[in-house]
Amino acid sequence: MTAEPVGTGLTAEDGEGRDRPRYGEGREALLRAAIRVVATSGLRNLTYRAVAREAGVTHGLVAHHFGSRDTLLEEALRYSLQLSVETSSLESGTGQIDDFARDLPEFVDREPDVQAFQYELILESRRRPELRPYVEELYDYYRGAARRELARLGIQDPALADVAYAALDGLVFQQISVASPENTRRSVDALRTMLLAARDAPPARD
Amino acid sequence: MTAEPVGTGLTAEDGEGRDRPRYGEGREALLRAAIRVVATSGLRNLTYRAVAREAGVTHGLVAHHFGSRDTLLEEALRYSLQLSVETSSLESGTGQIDDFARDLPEFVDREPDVQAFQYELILESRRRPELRPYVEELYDYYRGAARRELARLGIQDPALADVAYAALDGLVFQQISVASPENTRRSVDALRTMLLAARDAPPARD
DNA sequence: TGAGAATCTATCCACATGGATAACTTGTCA
DNA sequence: TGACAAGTTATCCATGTGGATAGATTCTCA
Repeated sequence: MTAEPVGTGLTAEDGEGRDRPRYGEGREALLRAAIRVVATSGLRNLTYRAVAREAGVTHGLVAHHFGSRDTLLEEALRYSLQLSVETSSLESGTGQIDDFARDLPEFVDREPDVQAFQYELILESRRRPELRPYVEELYDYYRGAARRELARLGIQDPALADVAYAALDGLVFQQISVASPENTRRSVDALRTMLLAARDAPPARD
Repeated sequence: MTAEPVGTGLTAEDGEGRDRPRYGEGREALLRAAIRVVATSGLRNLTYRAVAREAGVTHGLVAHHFGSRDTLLEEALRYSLQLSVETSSLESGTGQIDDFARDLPEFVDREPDVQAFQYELILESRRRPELRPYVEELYDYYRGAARRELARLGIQDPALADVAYAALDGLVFQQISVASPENTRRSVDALRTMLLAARDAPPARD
């Protein structure tokens, strides 16, 4: 009866005004709701009322759990960081070049909210110093994942891995805003070509 | 006397509460102020009052020139697009690989506001369809500039140019949030290496 | 069972906001 | 010069906001 298939609540399911979470689940519901609200309506519309509505609770609960809008945002960023690490979308671990970032276009297409939320918060961290440690942690994690994944392909140079990650970062940003998954796929193909060429190239030229 | 050295008003000069622009200059002052306010305080704080204060006028003038906050944002995006095209920071035109994106780190370091503003508005365009045409125009311009610049280096494949641009996009985003210009410089170096390797590589391998 | 703690709701308030309106100032040009 | 238009300011208002407070519900565990 009350057994709906429970996920992160961050995939497409777009109906608004969730049904009320069970006693004790309000806090996490609010964190997930905050990510959704920021992704779909922007930081400007991350209000006590909007996030409470999205979570299916009353807005007093936000104040109770987080005390302030700022703290909610900080906690939501930490939560999204945790989600990213669990998902680990950059590490296939197979050691096959064709698997590098293979599922990225589809992943971003299916779940753009967490990505959009993180981009929003990275920009926000420019003016909110207390967010910076989490943003740095986020980038360290992604960059590390890219380095490990590429090392398995015989690409040891961390500078190359950093560029590859920057390219993926840019591609994902473009995909959530204007570009198609197909476009991302094509570019990731080209990126693999470049990486292989750089790996196998003689030291220098030209 | 009233002859201050006039620039775009978008470089470091951070004092707030500009002195009142001359009669007839209010509109453009507001556009420049909007970019500065969004870059330094976020879309959330782009209010009639904040942008008017930054421009040195009263907030009624915003309503008079733009009618609504949404229109102001749209016009400011168009204005920033025009600034980007005039600056043309991606095309050195020299045909020397070492000049590719050579000044980018320093440029972004010196004038991060326009970049930050554009990233903010690209994200905003996800939920404001009327902004999309301008965002697409912006991306078309940047991508085209990268293609032309790389074609001069003998890299004709547009897919490679698109990846290169995505990498720059990601690097600039990282620089305005957490990374140093020096980090960008290192990565741009590595990007050039990859591009040359791809240009000179035999068709395929592995 | 029942009392204290945690979670949650209902309600209130001072304040900033977007926008409208009317008045005033500066420029234009016949 | 002077009258009309464009630019600009001053002021007002209804609405949504962040947050505080008080009370109700649900859980925990001795």
